[in-house]
Amino acid sequence: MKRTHNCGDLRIGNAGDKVTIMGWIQRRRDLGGLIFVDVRDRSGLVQVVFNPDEVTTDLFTKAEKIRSEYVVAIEGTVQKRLQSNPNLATGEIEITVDSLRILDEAKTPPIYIQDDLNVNEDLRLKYRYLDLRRPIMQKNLILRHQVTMLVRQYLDRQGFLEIETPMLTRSTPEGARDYLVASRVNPGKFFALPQSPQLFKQILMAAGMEKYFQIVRCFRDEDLRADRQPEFTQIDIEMSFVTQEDVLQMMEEMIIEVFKGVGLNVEYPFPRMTYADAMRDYGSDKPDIRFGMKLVDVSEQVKNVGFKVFASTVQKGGQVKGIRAEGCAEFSRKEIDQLTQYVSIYGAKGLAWIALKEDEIKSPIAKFFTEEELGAIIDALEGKSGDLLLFVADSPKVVAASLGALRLNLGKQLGLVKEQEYKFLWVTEFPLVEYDEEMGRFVSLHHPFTHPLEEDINLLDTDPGEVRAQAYDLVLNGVELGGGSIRIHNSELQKKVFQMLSLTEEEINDKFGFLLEAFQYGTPPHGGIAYGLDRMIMLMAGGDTIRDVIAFPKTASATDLMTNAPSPVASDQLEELHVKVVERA
RNA sequence: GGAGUCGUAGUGUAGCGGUUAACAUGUCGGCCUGUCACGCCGAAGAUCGCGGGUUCGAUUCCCGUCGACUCCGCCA
Repeated sequence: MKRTHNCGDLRIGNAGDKVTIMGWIQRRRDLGGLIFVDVRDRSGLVQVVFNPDEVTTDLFTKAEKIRSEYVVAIEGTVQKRLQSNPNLATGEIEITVDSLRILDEAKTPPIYIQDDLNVNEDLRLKYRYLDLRRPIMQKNLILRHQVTMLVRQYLDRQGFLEIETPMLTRSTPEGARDYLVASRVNPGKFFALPQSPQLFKQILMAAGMEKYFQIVRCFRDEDLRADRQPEFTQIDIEMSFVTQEDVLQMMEEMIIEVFKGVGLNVEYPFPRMTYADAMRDYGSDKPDIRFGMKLVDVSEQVKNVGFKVFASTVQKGGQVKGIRAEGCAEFSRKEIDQLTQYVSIYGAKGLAWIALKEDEIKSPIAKFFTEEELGAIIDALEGKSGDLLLFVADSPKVVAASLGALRLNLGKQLGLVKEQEYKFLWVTEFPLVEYDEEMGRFVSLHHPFTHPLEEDINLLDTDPGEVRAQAYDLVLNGVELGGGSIRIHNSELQKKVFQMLSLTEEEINDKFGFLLEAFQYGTPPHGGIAYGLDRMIMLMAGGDTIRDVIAFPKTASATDLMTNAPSPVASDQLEELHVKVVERA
């Protein structure tokens, strides 16, 4: 028996055709004297009918034994149905059976194979092979395949080479925690799984490959989120002899082509926003620009008011910002309490509010302001009757985090974000470094090879925190889709940046010596970008978690419920690796 | 590391200080020749996550623990 057709491809035009299909039993409808079964394969469903007037008794008896998820091969003839089913692509036809072969029987599955599945995710992960039989999951993985194909086609056309880099590599300082692999041959030494192929792709530029890409797994041993897995996939790209503008142009073209290629409508050219503007207006370096509700700084207006919380915050170098929730003046006390609760997660000590009701202004803080002062604040936020104004007074960091999050929360709650709308944004001019209180030194925002903006290079010695970088992120609907930079290719400048990061000569040589040495032999100016493929597919699929676009993802506690990884290993395995497990009290 | 939500037949839920632990669906059996989430009748199916405490009595209240999820920290 040889498969001739996919179930979901059969149409009325196939009527009369002799076909052989193979697939899983989706459902059996046994009417006693007549049996229907739906057969499913990757392409879809088709109805098969066992009619005793047309099939032998043996065959009919066999059909009675069929159960859900049995794997079958069916040879038969396509015929027009008596009544068609408009809900099914193949709904106009059915197959009458000449022969049935049960290729494999199946236990009753613990989860249903259907799209509108309401089941705990741990079961789905344990029985991932069943979960992946669901059409929606197959669709997600097909989409993923299509996207990687489109990316490869685009980059190939532009002259890029797909080059593999090592999975067993060396631990790098800063950045995320590494996954380590013990070396059997080299006692006491460890490989690290790559957090990204960053150094290798730059070396490939030094090596004259000019245009490199890779669709590559990366590993970071940090806590998980709905959009963060310990292993994830990057579309990693690097090119030589380019400026930031060259990179942005080409990458924008690629993204548009890929999104269009899978049938998604994209608005372009992508708008651009500096990091400073993004933080100022949205409290985020990855603003969701599908709606407004920008943060408004009222520090000027409140620096001398009688309301101590506001005035003293500003006087101590903090700031007061507000957002305008349109038409929310009638929020109940309970609703506002919930918002207060929400911003507290981000460190805000309180949430001040002014409700502009039709006939009155309601606010627990209004009494601390003169009418003029109150008017100035309301004007600053362009408050209108019916609005609710919400304020946080704190350090710029806390204000940005809490109000930025509150904005997103309200935007969602008020239905301001349209699903299936794709709004890209380039965020540019990131700071090169930021001061880390804990470490007592500056640390790279992107990575230590990021090139400063030319006009800011003179600030490297005097005011490192103010130096902007030739670094950029691509943001889609408030999600960081990718980021990159133009790299330093001059050893003098690189040394200077390392010094600014307070890295000692020894550390530099130990960690990056090979890169710096490579750069001494003639390195082209170069730069690139890396996209988070999982997030891209998640957004394309309209999902909430990258787990649904990864075939075998891990749980929030970084385990695999199907294989039960990680697991203990035999003591002789550890011994061979010169590793000893220490019980911690 | 921290905060929160959840955990009850295979699955999804309900429930309550004392119940025969309920409903739906699935499963199994019977009936059924045009169904398509087929229908009808019947049956089986529960260590109420685990451990401890309070109580005459705990699935229910409390504490701990384990697991799943969400978020903060973390993620150059």
